[in-house]
Amino acid sequence: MKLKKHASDSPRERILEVAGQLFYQSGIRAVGIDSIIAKADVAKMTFYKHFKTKDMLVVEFLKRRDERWRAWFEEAVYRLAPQAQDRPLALFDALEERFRMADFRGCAFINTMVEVADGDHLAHQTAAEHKQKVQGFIQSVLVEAQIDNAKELSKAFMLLIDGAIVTAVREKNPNSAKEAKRIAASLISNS
Amino acid sequence: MKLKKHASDSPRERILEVAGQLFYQSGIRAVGIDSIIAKADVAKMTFYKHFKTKDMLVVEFLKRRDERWRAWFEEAVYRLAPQAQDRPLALFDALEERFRMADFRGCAFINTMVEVADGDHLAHQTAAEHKQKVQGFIQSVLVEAQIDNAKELSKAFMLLIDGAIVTAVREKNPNSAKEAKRIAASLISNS
DNA sequence: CAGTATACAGACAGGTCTGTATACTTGGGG
DNA sequence: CCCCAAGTATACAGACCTGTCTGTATACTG
Repeated sequence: MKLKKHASDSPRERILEVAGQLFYQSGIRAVGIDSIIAKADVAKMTFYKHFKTKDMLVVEFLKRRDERWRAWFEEAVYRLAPQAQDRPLALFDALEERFRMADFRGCAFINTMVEVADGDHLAHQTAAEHKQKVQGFIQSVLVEAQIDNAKELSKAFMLLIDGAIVTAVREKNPNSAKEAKRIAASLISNS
Repeated sequence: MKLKKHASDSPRERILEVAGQLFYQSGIRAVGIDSIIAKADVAKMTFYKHFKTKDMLVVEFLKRRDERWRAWFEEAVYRLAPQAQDRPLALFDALEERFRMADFRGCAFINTMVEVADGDHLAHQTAAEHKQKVQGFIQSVLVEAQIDNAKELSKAFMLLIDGAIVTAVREKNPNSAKEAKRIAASLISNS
C-alpha cells in the first residue's frame, strides 16, 4: 500500500508520485491530503513545508503531468511512425495505446477543468497551456508530413482527439481512437 | 436569491429546479444540500422526504436534464433547418446556439461522469443512456436527409459533438461548433 | 371541529476536510 | 562529539458535509 521510501528518494518526489496516481484515478476533490501523505509515507508537516496549499500541489501535479504526457506522446508517435508522412495518422494510434492502459480515465486536464468549475483558477490556465503545447506538436507533425494548412488542420485534430478521449471514457472502450483516425484520414485526403 | 414559492409550486419541483441550476453551474460535489434547500426555500426534512439521498437527487437531476436537453435540441434543429436535407449540418448550428448561452459550462453528463469517478455509479448509466438517445436522434436526422451509412456516420457525429463541447469549454469560445460543422460537412460530401 | 398530511424551522450527531501547533527522533557535517 | 536541519508523530481548530431528530404551523377533509 505504502510507497517504499527508497522508491523515489525525496519526500517531495514521493508526494508528487502518489498525488499523480490518486488525483488522476479518483479526481482532485475526492482525494484528501491525509490519503496522500499516508500512501507517500510522509508526515503532514513535511507535506505543508513543500506545498503551501493543496491547490499548489494540484498545479505542480498538472505541470508534471504535462511534461510526462507529452514526452510519452511524442515518443509513441515517432516509434509508431518512423516515416514523417505516416505520423499524422499515427497520432491516433498513439492515442489508442493510451486508451488501452489499465488506469486510463480520460485527460487529466479536461477532468480538472470540469472539477474546478471556477474558470479563473490557476488550474484552468495550466490546462490551457498544456493543450496549446500539444497542438504545437501536432502542427509540427503535419508540417513535417508536408501537409498544407497545418495550422488549421491541427485545430481540427485537437477537436478529434478531445472527442475521442471523451468518447473512450464514456463508452469505456478504446475504439473511438480508430473512429477519430478515420475522420482524420478523410480530412487529409480532402485537403 | 431565494426561489419564490409560487414560482414553481411543489417543493419537489423547486428542489429540482434549484438543483438543476447549482449542479450544472458549480458541479455536484461543490453544491451542498444546505445551499439547495436554502435557495429552494424548503425544509431539510421535506427534502429528505422527496429524495432518499443526495445521490438520488443527482439521478433525478440527470433524467430531467436529459429530457429537457433533447427537447430543446430537437426543437432547435427543426427550427434552424425546416428542410430535411439541411438538418445534419444544422445539428452544429444548434450546438453553437447552446455554446453561446451565458451559463454554458459543457455537457452535464460528461461533467458528472468525470466528477463521479466510480464507473459503476448510477450516474454513469444515466449518462450513457442520454448519449445513446442523442445518437438515435442524430441517426434519424441523417436517415431523413437520405444519407447513406446513417448509423456509422451518427457515431462520427457524436464524437464531433463531444469534441466541440470540450473544446468550447476549454477555450471559453463557441467557435468549435463551426469547426465541427466543417469536419461534418467534409464527411458528408465524402461518403 | 377533529384528524391527517404536508411543510417549515432549526438544532444536532458524526464524519470529512484543510491547515496549524507542538514535541520528539535521527542522521550527517563541522 | 555535538548541533541542527529535516522529517516524524500526533493532536487540534475550524469549516463544511450528509442525514436525523424534535417540534410547530398550515391546510385540506370528513
